[in-house]
Amino acid sequence: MPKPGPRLRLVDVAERAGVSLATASRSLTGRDGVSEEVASRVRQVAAELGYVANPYARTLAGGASSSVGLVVHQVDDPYFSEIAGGVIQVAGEQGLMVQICHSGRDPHYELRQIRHLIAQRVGVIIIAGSGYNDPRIEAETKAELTAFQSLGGRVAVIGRHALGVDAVLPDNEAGGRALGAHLLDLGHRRIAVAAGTGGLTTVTDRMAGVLGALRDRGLDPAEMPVVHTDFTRDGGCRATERILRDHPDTTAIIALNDAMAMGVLSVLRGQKIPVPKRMSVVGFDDVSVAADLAPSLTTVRLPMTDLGRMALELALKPKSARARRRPTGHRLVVRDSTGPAPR
Amino acid sequence: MPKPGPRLRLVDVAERAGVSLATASRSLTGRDGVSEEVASRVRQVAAELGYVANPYARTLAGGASSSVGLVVHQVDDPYFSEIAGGVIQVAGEQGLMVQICHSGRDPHYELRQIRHLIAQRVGVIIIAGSGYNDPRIEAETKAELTAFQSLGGRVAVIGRHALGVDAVLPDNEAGGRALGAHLLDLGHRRIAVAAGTGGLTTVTDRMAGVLGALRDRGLDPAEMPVVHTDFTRDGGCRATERILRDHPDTTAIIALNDAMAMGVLSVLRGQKIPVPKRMSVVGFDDVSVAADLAPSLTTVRLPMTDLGRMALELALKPKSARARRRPTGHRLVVRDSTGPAPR
DNA sequence: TTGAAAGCGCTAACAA
DNA sequence: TTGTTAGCGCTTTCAA
Repeated sequence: MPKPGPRLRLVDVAERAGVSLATASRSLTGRDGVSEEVASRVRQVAAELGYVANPYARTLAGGASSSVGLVVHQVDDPYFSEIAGGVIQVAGEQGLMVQICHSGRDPHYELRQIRHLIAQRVGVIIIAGSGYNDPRIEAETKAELTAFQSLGGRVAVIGRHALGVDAVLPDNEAGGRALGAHLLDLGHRRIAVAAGTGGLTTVTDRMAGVLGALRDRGLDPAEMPVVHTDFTRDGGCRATERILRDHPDTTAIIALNDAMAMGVLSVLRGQKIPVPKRMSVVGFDDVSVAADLAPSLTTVRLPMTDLGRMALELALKPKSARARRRPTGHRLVVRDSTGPAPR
Repeated sequence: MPKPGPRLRLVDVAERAGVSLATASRSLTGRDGVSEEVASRVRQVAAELGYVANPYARTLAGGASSSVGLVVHQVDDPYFSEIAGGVIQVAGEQGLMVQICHSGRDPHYELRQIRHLIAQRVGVIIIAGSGYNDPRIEAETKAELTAFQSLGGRVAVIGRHALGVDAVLPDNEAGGRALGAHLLDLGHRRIAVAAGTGGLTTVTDRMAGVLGALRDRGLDPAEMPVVHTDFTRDGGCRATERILRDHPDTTAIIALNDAMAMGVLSVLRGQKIPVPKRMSVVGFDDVSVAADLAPSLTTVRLPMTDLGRMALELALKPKSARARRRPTGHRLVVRDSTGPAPR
């Protein structure tokens, strides 16, 4: 890897403005102890020269780290790319850089990435995406983040609750409940669930909502088939095949995210099973393509871009004594993939 | 923003290993001048202690910058998120961090982002996304990148040819030609184009291919309606409305990317115009949802993830005397959105 | 092959 | 309000 070249330094600016290094530094960092008159002259000179501080020197000297580490399961999954978009927007407004990395839905790999970000001395860490139902790994992650925070780092997470840090919490349970209620209202009684991997808390939470909806109507949740596969389009395909094979009389499939729902629709299309005439399908998230699928997908809308924005905004606020929680709303969006139960 | 906290330093490792700072540094950076015996002992100790070098200190001291700057138009556009996925994959394999930023399809803003990345002392810059048909801004960008390279920085671009740097070049023109030929083969003669903003070279190149296909058959390109709108889903909607209004006898619409094609399909669906029975539609890129649209989209497949991978791999190679060019193939993927011209 | 010491460009005590 | 100066943790001459 290349070396950085010689560039404009703060001394150059200071000299040109006829002040000391310290005064120049104070002027540009907006610290007080400088007369506004001098400060603005320095800023002026810096701007003219096109000076930009060397972040490495600045950080090393004990200044602020100006980068944000963002951990997503996979950036080319629309759910995460929309969140990333929100984070990058806010970062851009604040002049911060965003360092992005993948966790690949592997808790150990995720922990490694987090450690790497900390070693890289980012100032803020945002973790997007489901937590894991494994208390040991969550505890390890929590310990790492706590240590990071105690050294002055800031953390916010999206959709995880077990980490003891500021969190933006999409309403997974209520969303699941809304989905279940919607199908029950349409008269469906033989509903199957294409669920993601059992190890993900998002799956658990959404599932809890669905089960709650059944209980609300006095139905027995135990009778509902739940198929656990990957929390991806491909997982949706495989789950659907299993559902069609083992429970051929199913009239509605709940996919616990839109990616899975796309897999569900794809298999149904392949098997020429009409949606929603013979089978209703719902998803969760409302990624931007959900409206363009055929049939367009009934789903629960989560404001992903805002989730990303809120998370970074939360992390950038002065630290509070205890972890803040920002619940986010959800909205059932009824489209063409759901209809009355057949017969 | 927080300060970095006290952490393990190289001196600690050196002390623990019973060597000097210099030797420890040499051992860990793999530089020679150390006996293999000592070096491996130092590495061992570092590993035990979980030591990770402070990148700020390392870079400041004239070492290598280990981060990659990635500029995309918009990360929540599937085309770019897939490219980003590829870049992040390779970066992960090499232990590099990826700093991502948006250009928002604005050449001036893009240039600002590039300058910011350079100021941040990234070692590598990858620019994804169309160039601009404005020679002045391209020249400015080129100058900036050239200066960056002459200071040891590495650059690679995806889908831009005017920058004089290593480039991965998707076959836009041949892809456009394939699309045109496909529709002509199906008997379409009244074809309209939903093109992106005229200022983008990608639009120009794909358009050139389409026009070439017409000329190949001895048809007059001048007769084909071309509507320029934003290179997005929304632009596709607006273009379609204009096409339907001004050229109601059109039998096929070529959208110059899949995002626009999704807008096209959406408007046609809204107006109950059957696809492909009454109107054929094609896109370009083959983003992963293209196969899940209804009808599934005929398009030109570009290997986006590979584009991202190749770009970073190219940038990481030792610099060559002149700019390298890696053309990438394309493949027409015929799905359900195209059919014979009506009557 | 190893070590001592001089910076890299900046911030933050401390002094004036 | 301003300036002087001592580091931040590392790499890299230069000497040994």
